[in-house]
Amino acid sequence: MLNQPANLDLMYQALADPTRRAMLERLTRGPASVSQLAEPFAMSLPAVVQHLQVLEGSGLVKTEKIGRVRTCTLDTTTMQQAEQWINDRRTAWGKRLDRLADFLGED
Amino acid sequence: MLNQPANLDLMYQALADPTRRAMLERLTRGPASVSQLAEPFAMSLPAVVQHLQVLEGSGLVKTEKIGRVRTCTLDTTTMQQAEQWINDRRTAWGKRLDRLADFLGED
DNA sequence: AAATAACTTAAGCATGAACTTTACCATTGA
DNA sequence: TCAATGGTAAAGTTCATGCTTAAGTTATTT
Repeated sequence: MLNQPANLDLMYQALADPTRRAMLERLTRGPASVSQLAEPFAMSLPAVVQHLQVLEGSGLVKTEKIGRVRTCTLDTTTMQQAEQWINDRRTAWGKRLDRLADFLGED
Repeated sequence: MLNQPANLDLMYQALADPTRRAMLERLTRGPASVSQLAEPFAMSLPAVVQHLQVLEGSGLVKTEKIGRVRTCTLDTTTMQQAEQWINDRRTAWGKRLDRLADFLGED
């Protein structure tokens, strides 16, 4: 039920790279193999796989290897945790501003 | 109206460090000076200021120096952008799963 | 005016991140 | 069976990150 702070590190770290965000974006349109994921990028396959490992390590992506092909899919429950953390802080600060506004008697 | 991808890099990068998230958390309880922000951490002041610069560079925090004291506050509009990006991807994938469920005739 | 408080600047260092190339397995299809 | 496909492993390079210490620079206070 609690946030695992270590996981938040990994999640936001994973989201900080534009290549990885593009890979996530691709996966919102459905599962993909490693080569399919790699195709849009001007980068070696091992580099793409390293990004993929970061995404998997953060829990944002799940993969499964069948035969010689590894298939990648989004894990939205982890995304939701990252989103939730921001939302909690943002709204906590929002409420504080509301209380301040009340105190100042604005409307 | 569009996402600035460069800013997302900086935002998520800023959120990836536990010290910086703790600083944000502190700021949800109201503005703070640099020394006040630094107080909970077993770290030199310059180190804290460097974290602060990352937060400011990402737009998550605004600061203003008055006299010799610099006061820091949250900027929630930027937080909302980070949150929005995740939400968009997560729900896009969610809808895809829904369509798949429809196709499979589940209920 | 001198001391202190609140930062700021600069430099250096150790670690990690984002690639690369090369070589190496496993499947699978001809 | 043997070549091609899809991915994995290892090692090296370069640049960024997260600190440190030491030495300023401005406000305030006394």
